[in-house]
Amino acid sequence: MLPEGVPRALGLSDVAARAGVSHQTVSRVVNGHPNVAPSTRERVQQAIAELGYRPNAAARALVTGSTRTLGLVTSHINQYGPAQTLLGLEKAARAAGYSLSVAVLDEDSEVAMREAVDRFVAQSVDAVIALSTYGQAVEALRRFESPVPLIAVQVGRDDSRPTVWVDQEVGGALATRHLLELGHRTVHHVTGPPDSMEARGRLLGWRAELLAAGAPVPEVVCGDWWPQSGFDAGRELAARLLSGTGPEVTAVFVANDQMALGLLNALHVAGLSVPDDVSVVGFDDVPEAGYFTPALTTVRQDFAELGRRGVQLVLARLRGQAAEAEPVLPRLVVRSTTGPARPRG
Amino acid sequence: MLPEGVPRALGLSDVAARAGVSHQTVSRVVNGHPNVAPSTRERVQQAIAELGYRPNAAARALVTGSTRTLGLVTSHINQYGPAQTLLGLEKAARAAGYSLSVAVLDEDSEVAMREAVDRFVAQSVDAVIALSTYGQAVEALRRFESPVPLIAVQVGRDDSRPTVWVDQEVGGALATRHLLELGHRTVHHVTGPPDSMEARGRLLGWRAELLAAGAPVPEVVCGDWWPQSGFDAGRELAARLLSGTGPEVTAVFVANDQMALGLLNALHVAGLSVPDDVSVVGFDDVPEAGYFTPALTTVRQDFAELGRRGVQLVLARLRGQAAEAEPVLPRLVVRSTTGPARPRG
DNA sequence: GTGTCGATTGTTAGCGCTAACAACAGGTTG
DNA sequence: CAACCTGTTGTTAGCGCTAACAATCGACAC
Repeated sequence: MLPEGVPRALGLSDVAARAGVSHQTVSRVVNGHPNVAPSTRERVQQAIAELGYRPNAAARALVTGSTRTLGLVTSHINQYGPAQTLLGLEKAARAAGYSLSVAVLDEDSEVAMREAVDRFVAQSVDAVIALSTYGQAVEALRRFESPVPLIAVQVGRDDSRPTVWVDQEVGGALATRHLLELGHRTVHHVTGPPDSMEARGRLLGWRAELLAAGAPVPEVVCGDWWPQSGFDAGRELAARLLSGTGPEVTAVFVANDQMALGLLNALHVAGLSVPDDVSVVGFDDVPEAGYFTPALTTVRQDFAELGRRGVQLVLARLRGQAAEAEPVLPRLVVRSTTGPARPRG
Repeated sequence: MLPEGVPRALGLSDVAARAGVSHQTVSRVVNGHPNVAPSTRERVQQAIAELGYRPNAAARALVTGSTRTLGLVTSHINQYGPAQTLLGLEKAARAAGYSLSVAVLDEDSEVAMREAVDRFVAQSVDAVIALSTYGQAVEALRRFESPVPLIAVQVGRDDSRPTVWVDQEVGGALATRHLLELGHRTVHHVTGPPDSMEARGRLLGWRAELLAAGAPVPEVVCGDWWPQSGFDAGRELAARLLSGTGPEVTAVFVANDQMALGLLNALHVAGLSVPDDVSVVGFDDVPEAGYFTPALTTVRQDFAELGRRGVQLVLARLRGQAAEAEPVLPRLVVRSTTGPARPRG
């Protein structure tokens, strides 16, 4: 599209010469300043169009100190939740005229987190958004002194730093209450990895709800988000059920959908029927969830909304406003893996 | 960590003053130029460390014309393949000292693609990597005249533009041959969406292999990557099998793992056993694939490698080398959904 | 001792842009 | 008619950095 051969970038002054004005007037037009005579403005705009002028972001950044770029620090971007949140963030950022630079943590350590933030600072991003929910990286955030605004997405509430988060406890409670209301005496729980903030939140919500209902709190089975661990958990719970150890296993709340998939398979292999013998609730509502057999009842997290709110919070922060972030609330999606409690024949 | 209150950025001259040299000498140290006396270098480095100096990327970009940033245009980043490739790209870019800016296409149209590239050009990225495999966006790439190097990842071979791609045809052939070698008379195929380049490649490989083996080429069933379409395809194929229409259905090559999941469920519901009645091969090798019941035989794509090669190609291009890209070869991963053909009782 | 070379350092001039101020119209107002 | 606006434009300076060139110094050869 551009003239071949000499694709040299042209500047304000080229446009100025063409339009017969000073470079500053062109700058004013480009930035939409008032106090430019309509006729002049038009002439300049035409020159811009004819020349195909594009302002140089680096020069602008140098003088304004703002790159209109947001840095996103993340890990596990290959998982559904973070990927979906990235989508929401990028879209919202773009809508606000910002672009998104991404750094992926090699490991969830404080050092890695610090390096990533440092790199962004050197890049002069306007703000850094941290999307990570694991172990030390989260801890690091709390202590971080950053020369640019640093906001966290998707960790638990944190009073030391602006935060956007999905209320995992509400989600855990939602799943648990749903099962209790169906008449189950108690609800078993397959957790996520212990260093995940989300896993902890869901666990807390589950336990609180059981306690509130006066239901026994069974021992949890630990998973790691992956289907295999869900499968293992399913075998474990099936064994408990068939042997009659501990509270009766008629309802299971699994901390994410992938593990629920594994668990479903394990129950099937064990000859147990869902939801007739055991009811199952997952978490996330991944796109596949509705197509599991049976279709999975789960708790939906609105990741896109999370991304949107994250950008909102950043922008407010950049404008100097002290925006308070409401948590995003998860929502129960009832499908076919949950049903009324039935005494086992 | 930085001094509170006045987090003003400090520059080359601050360091220069502290070390008792000129700003240029500091610049030389920072950029690792030779011809700096060891003692001076050390003094400067100490000053840098003490002051916590960080070079200003914008100023550097202004004068060098390079931002050391790569732009990634993509869509469907919430799917496993693209997300995984993003991971590989980011890591390789970072290792080479580049950072990655991401733009997500709202739709796979030429206009959207052009806008995204334009935004990157305005941002003065050093190069743009297009990671998209759908319809018009791909077509757009072929015709694109861009003022910065533009390379494509994960579309088919394209002689008009540097390209990194997984050889989908080889993958399709691999899956098909595996099934034929197990003694199946022919192999049925569930495709991806018709506007996907990958889907087309897999289809081509499948057909070529059947023709080469002199096997009948059954009518394909169209899917759209999602599990539901795999489920529908499974029902369709089960019906064909049970009614005896067309070539015998004993082996199915499904164009991705998610659809294979749906198909597996449908076959199960229809009372068919995998692999005894029907063998199934997927594509991608998503992390869950090994935990399906039965564990899915599939074709693995090395997305991380794809990302790495993408960056390699870009860097070669930026150095003015005309690097030729070998395709990344997919690999068959045999698990439990495939077995020898057995005449149905 | 003088010339020459190389290694080291400093000086200068921008990169393309915006902010601050200066300049100058034309229309007020007293 | 001078003083004073207000709207429009141009001029100047400088953001922080690197590249090109200039300057300095000691070493070495003749």
